[in-house]
Parts: sequence; C-alpha cells; structure tokens
Amino acid sequence: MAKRTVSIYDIAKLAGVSTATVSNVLNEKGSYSQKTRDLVLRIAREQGYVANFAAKSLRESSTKTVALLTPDVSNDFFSTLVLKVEGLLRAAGYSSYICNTGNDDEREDEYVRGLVSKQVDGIVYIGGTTRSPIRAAADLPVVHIDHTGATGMKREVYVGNDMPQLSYDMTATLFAHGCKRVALASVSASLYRTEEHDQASGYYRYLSEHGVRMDKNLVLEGPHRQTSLVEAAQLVGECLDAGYGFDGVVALGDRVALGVVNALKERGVAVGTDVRVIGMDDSIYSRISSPAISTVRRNTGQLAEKGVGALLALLAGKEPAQTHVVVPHEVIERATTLGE
Amino acid sequence: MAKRTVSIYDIAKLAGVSTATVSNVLNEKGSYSQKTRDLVLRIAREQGYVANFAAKSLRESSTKTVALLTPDVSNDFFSTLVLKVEGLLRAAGYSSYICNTGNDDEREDEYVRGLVSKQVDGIVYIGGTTRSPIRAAADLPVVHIDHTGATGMKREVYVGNDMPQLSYDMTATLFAHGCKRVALASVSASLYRTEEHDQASGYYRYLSEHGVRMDKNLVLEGPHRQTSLVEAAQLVGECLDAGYGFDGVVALGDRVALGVVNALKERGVAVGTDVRVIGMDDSIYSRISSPAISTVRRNTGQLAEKGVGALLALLAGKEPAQTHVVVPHEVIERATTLGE
DNA sequence: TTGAAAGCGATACCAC
DNA sequence: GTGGTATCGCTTTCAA
Repeated sequence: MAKRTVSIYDIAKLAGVSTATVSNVLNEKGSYSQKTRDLVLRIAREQGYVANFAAKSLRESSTKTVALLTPDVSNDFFSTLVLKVEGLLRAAGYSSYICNTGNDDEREDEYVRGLVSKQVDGIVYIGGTTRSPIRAAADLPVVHIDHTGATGMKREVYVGNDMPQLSYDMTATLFAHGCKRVALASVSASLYRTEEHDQASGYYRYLSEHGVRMDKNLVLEGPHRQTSLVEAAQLVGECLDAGYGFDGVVALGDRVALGVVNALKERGVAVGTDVRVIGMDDSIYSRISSPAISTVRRNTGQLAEKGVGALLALLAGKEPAQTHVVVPHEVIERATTLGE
Repeated sequence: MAKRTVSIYDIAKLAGVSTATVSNVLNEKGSYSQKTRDLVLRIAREQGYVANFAAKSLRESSTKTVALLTPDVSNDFFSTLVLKVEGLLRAAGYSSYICNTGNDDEREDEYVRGLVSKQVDGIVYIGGTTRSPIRAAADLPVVHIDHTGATGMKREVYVGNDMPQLSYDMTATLFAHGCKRVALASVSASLYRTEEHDQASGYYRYLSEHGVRMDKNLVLEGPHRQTSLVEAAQLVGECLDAGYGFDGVVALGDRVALGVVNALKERGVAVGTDVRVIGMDDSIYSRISSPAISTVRRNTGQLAEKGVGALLALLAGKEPAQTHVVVPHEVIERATTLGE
C-alpha cells in the first residue's frame, strides 16, 4: 500500500488542471476559481499531500530553517534560551537545528560548513565564546545571544547583558550591606561564558571607584578542571586556610555561588550575616540552596525575544534597529545577602 | 563582491569538464583521472564551493536530518539526552532539529507535519507521553527514548528503563533499611514522564508481594499545578498535618524528592534516619541537596547510545536487533537513606 | 482563470 | 575516463 509520496503533479493530473494552478491554490497566490480551489484542496487532502520542502527550498533558495549554536544544551541557562528561542522561531515559521559546539572553534567550524550546505537561512549563537573564522564565508544573518567571539560581519546583531555593569552591581550590593572585604570567585568558565575579563571588570571598577584597595588574595579563580561547584568550594577552602578573611563574595555564576555557600556552611560560617554571597543567573542552583542565594536575573525571556526579533528583521532583509542590544539585568536579593 | 553561490555547473565550466565528472570527483564515485580530480578539487576549493543540500536531498530523497521531539529542552534530564543524542547523530553525519512539544499532542502534530514536509529521515522522541495520530501517516523510522504514547508502527524502536522495576527497587531499598510505613510521592508529572501507572506500579507490587497493607493516605499525588518542588513540599506538609506518619518516601523524581526533603527539614525531621527518602534520575537536584538524596541512575548515556544505534539501523534499512530495549538502572544510595 | 515550460543544483544512467 | 541529459518537486514567468 505504501504508495510513493504524492506530488503536486499527481494532484494536477487527478484534478485535471496544471501544476501551476495547483501551486497557486496551495500557496494562495495568483488567481483561480472557487471551483478549482475546492477541487484541488479536496484532492490534496484525500491524497494526503505534503509539500516537499527540499524542492521548495531549492527553487526559492530559502529553507525556513535556522541553526542554534550553543556550547552545551544540557547547561540550564543555555537550554532555557534554546527553549525560548526555538519557540519564537517556530511561531514565525522556522525550524531550528540544535548544535552543541562544546565551545570548540573547530567543531563550530564543521557545524557551520554543514549548515551552510544545508542552506540554513540564519544562525543564532547562544552563549559561549567561539570564534570560528569560516563564519565570514557565508554572509548569513547572524545573531549572538550572550555570545562573544564574532568577527565583524555585515548582517549580525549582538544581544546580551551589560556584563561589566552586572558584576559592578553585584559588588555594589555587597558593599551596600556593609561588607568591607569582598572576594571575587570564578572558575574560569571560559567554556561557557563571555570573556572573563568583561565579566569581572565591574568588580575591579567598583573597587577602584570607591577607593577600596584590591587584595589579590581575594581574587579566587579556578581553572575549571572540576565541576564549578566542587572547584568553588575548594577555592574558598584554600583561601580561608591561608588565613585570608572576607565578609562578602561576588560569585560569577550560581553554581560557583552554591559551591561557596556550601564550603562556608561546612566551616560553620553564618552565610548571609558573617559572609554575604551573591551569584548570577537566577538559576535553579540559587533557588534550591538553603539559604537561598542572592543572584542577578539576566532575563532570558528578553534575551530570546530581542534576539529572535533581530534575526527575523535580518531575514526579512530589513536593517535591524540596533546592532548591539543590551538587556537589563536585575539584582535579586535573597537570604545570602539579606541574612536570615 | 557578493557573487551568487557557486554550483557544480560553474566548476564544470571552469575546469572544462562536465557536471557529471565534477559530481563524481566530489563524491569519489565513478572513475576519473588523477589529473581531472586534482583540477576539479582545486577549482572547487578556490571557488569556495559548498554542495547545495536542498538539491541533493531532492534528488536522493534523503536529508541526513532527523528531528528530536522532547517536551521541554530546559528540563535537565531531557537536555542531557538531547545533548548526547545530537552528538552521536552528528558523528554519524546527521543534523538534528530540536522540537519542544510541551507534551501537547496538537503541537506535536504540527511539528510532525512540518518535519515530514522538510523530509526528515527519522524522528527521535525524547521523554514525554505524546500520542499524535499523524505519526502513522509517514512511515518514518522512529525511536522512542523514555517516551510512551506511540501507536503500533512498523519501523519503530522503544528504548527506556524498566520503570515498574525501578519503582519496585526504590521501594525495596527503603524497606531494606527497616522502613515500615513508606509513602509514595509524585506530582502527576504526566507532562514529563511515562505513564503514571507504569511508574508507580512497582511500589504497589512491592507492597503486595511483601504483605504490606497499602495505606491510601500515604499515596501523595499532586496535580502539578506548581513546580514539583513546591508542590511536593506541600503534599508532605498536608499529610503530616493530617496526622499520617511515615518513615520512608519513594519520590518519583529528584525534584519531588528535594521538595520532600526540604519540607521534612523544615519540620525538624531527621532525614536519613527518622525518615528515609529516595528520588529518581540522579539529577543535579539530588546531588546538590544536603543531605544528599539517594536516587536511581537511569543511565542517559546508554539510553542515548541504544536509541541512536537503533535509529541508524532503521535508517540503513536494517531490522533493529530488538524493538524494545531496556536500559539498566542503578540505585545510588546517599545520605537520605544511609543516614549521615 | 489557466497552462506550458524553464530552471533551481545535484545525481546517475548510458553512450561514446 | 568523460559527457549529454533526464529527473527529483516546486515556483514562476509569459501566453493563451
């Protein structure tokens, strides 16, 4: 019974009209009589006709497909963005390829090569810092959401938070609570994050603007050889063992923050009063923790909306309103800074 | 400078050969002299030739593309599977579409319709319980990973854990620690899970096999109107307030388990000794918690491997070794059952 | 309102 | 070893 796939040609024959007419009816283009319309549609339905997108794409050189390139979908921050971006794109009639680059330039390169071959209409980078050079090859519309590493192309838009300001605000929050010695904790998550420098720069700026002497011993940076959680806990442990005290921690990432909180709890430190901690991303990690961790909401909803909006504009051949969109962030204070 | 995309025809012209020869060289098929080979390849490289997959697909009616249908990629269990499945498929030369069904039959239906039109070579369901009828329409190879809801088709394979046995083992673990009154906690996560009945059935079976009277008051099921965490905490609270005691909890999901643990901690119950708790999935939730939550590892690596293996077999036109693959699970005991 | 036919880019059969 | 050409399914002029 498995009859070959039914084409526009089959329908034309059955309806006694030409393929041109069938195409017109199916796409609601051109003109045709009500009668032919009904006939064609009925037959199409009866035959279970499904347009062959490969043919359509070939003809129109547009696939209604875009690619989502992210370091690792299993990271909750990225997967949330992927979910939202995919949803918005679907609503606009686009399908999404999912590509896990591992933040590896070479792998990204292979992906992009294949995607260009598969004729994607556009690319969305979600997180990471890849810097694949081939990107320049195709002049596809490209949108970067929370992603650094692109080289100057024509049709691209950057969407993200103001990371320097974000770490500045984190630092300010702690000082506002009376902290005097604030540490910076990060596992060099270059694997998942925008450039380390950019991220931390607000911390340094705050210190210098407020005449606070920067203490190198309070800058805790791990190589990210283990999970952020474990590594962060270790860094805190080492710091304390070395005799360097602090009463506040700016943790670049909620996972890091959770590691810090756990390490402090283990040593009997009263988190939220003796030492205040703030993380970033408003992820499940900060919400699950007890005490609940203060954090910074980065607004994935807006990141996705602005990103997709820009991409759709590019795809429509329009000039996007801005090439650099900054999405506002928001400090969420919880127990680790409020105490209790 | 933006020259139109270069085709096989351009190369043929530049090399002074026919498109047939170019195609042969590029695909390492047929025969050609070393000389033409080098010439063609050089020109192709110089011109930055990229095969047009739309054309190739149209001709060969194969897109080297599959679709991943999952309720929600932002769920960490699913996103982990998506990551692994995508990786394995990529290694085999396939691209993956990502589709978030929201576990909604109707939306799934729309997806599948579109995917068939886009000529995907196969479909992988990852989690959920969708039961879209259209699936029967196309006779694509389909693999179900941790997914129930399919109707009998020819070319499909199921890969998953033995869920009834899994909940049986969870229950057994608690009784082995001396628990006498074991509750069952679940938020009817039909949104994310295989059929509730299947999942919980091991709990009931254990009880009946061991002559333990089933107490309805200890079956805590929420409607999943809130996050699992909150809802689970509430269910536990209500149960205790109503005066029904228990010394063990089988939680269908780590999120549920975490909610249970939190609720118990808040009431000053010694989790791991007074009341033992076991969750399921070996997710971040169970590992983050303190006390660490005992759980069941479902083996996402094998789920992905078996699933992709089966799909590749189907795609190659082979008969898969089995149509129902069961991946072993493993109880991981941590503080909430071991105590301290 | 309708249709004939060209063409999108690649493959492969079959001559030469 | 190499090339002409039909073909995949669809859209789109241009005539009728």
